[in-house]
Amino acid sequence: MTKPIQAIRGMNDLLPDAAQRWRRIEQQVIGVLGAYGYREIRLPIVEQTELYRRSIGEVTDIVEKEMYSFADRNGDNLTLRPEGTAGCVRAGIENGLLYNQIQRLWYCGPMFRHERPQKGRYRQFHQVGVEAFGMSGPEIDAELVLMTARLWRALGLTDIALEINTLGTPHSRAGYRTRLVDYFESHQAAFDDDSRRRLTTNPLRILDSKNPALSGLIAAAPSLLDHIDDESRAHFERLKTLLDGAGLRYRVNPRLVRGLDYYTRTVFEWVSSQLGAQATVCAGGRYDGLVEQLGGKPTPAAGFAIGLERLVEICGLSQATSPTDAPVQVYVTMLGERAEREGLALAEALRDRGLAVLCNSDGGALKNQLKRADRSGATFAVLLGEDECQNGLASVKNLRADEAQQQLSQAALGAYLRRRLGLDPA
RNA sequence: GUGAGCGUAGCUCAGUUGGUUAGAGUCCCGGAUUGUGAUUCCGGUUGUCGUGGGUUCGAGUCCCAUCGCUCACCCCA
Repeated sequence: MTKPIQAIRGMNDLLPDAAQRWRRIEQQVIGVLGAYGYREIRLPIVEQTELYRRSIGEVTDIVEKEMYSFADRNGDNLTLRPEGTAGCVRAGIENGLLYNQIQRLWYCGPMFRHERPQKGRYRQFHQVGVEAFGMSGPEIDAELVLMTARLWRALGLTDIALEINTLGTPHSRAGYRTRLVDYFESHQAAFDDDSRRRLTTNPLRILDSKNPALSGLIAAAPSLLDHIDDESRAHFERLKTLLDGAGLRYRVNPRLVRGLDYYTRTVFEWVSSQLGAQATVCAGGRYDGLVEQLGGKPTPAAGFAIGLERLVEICGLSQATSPTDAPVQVYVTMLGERAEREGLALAEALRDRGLAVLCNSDGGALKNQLKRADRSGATFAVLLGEDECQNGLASVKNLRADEAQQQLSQAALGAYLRRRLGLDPA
């Protein structure tokens, strides 16, 4: 045997049982999005590298070391999308969807980041992304959050909690950042290497550190909420009022910081305790500056992304049993050359009548063919041998109930099976 | 990129202080029924013990390297 080729690390196959569970969950998600008037948009998986450099931020981990980038044959620098928002905004600008318009959009598909795989984190992973353009008020922020809450209810999820925060405007955040760096620099001795590095790259993330040695220092740090501008504070207060009014429970987490540079004002995150270290199932927020930053007219925007691997993981834990795909209804066994020839035609005729039919293939003793019929999940087996063929008949055996085997004309077979399967009235 | 744990049949796993020809269940195939499944009985194939070195009379077992998987750090959906 030659050496088999393996899948790329962190890129997983979804086998039929898993694919079925995924599709079921995706359909639930899409159903809820549709109920809020969101429409699907399909976007390329590859974009110019520059798009991500300009949107996600030059100094983020994603851009610095996680992107799958390569030179196209003509020398263009392309990248497998590490997230969906940038591409969606690019498409919106390019196709005139955002100019003086309100848009509610969603998309679904694979994203790529070169990280070390672990539970809930893969190099090819899948997101459902939702973006709302042209609305600057907190009502749309609330709508996005309420929509996700409805989705969790639809999926029967209970172990999932909402955290919200506001980042203010880029200007007020920059001021806070300076204050924070000043504060931390005076206490640098206690820092671990990671936090020391973050001091220059992303100081706000130090607030999120898991190092218990820093918890006292972090608790005493200046708070972002004390430094944001009045308009952002009013926006945030109004959002909380709207969520309260809708009866939604949440926790204000002043240390909640998104990793991508384009977020402004509202950010939120849904977390579950069932996912290990990668607890975030869904996260998003407002990004009022991004459209302009990518060459469009200034346009307020907000959105979120759901990590499908993580969502499927916690759905699997809450749904004890997962129903299977609709099984085939009829299995056709065939003995002999003539039966094999006529059986294929007979199966086609049954499918013409709307039946799901599995045809035996590669011969085998009748005993084996019936074994396969049983395993296929079919309700009825149709037996075709020399005897049946010579008389234009077919034998029908019920595989799920103890009843006498029938023999009837091939012409009457379709109607009989439809009636017995409950597709036509008796 | 860093660290830890784990790699034995298609799948789930056993394998003693290093000891003969590496085991069980499941799955698959054949038979008990010249054409009748899911139960039962009988028989059969499961394999470069992840890979490559080393120690030893002898390595699935000990050591080193390497690859892969898993979890965590980091990062994030």
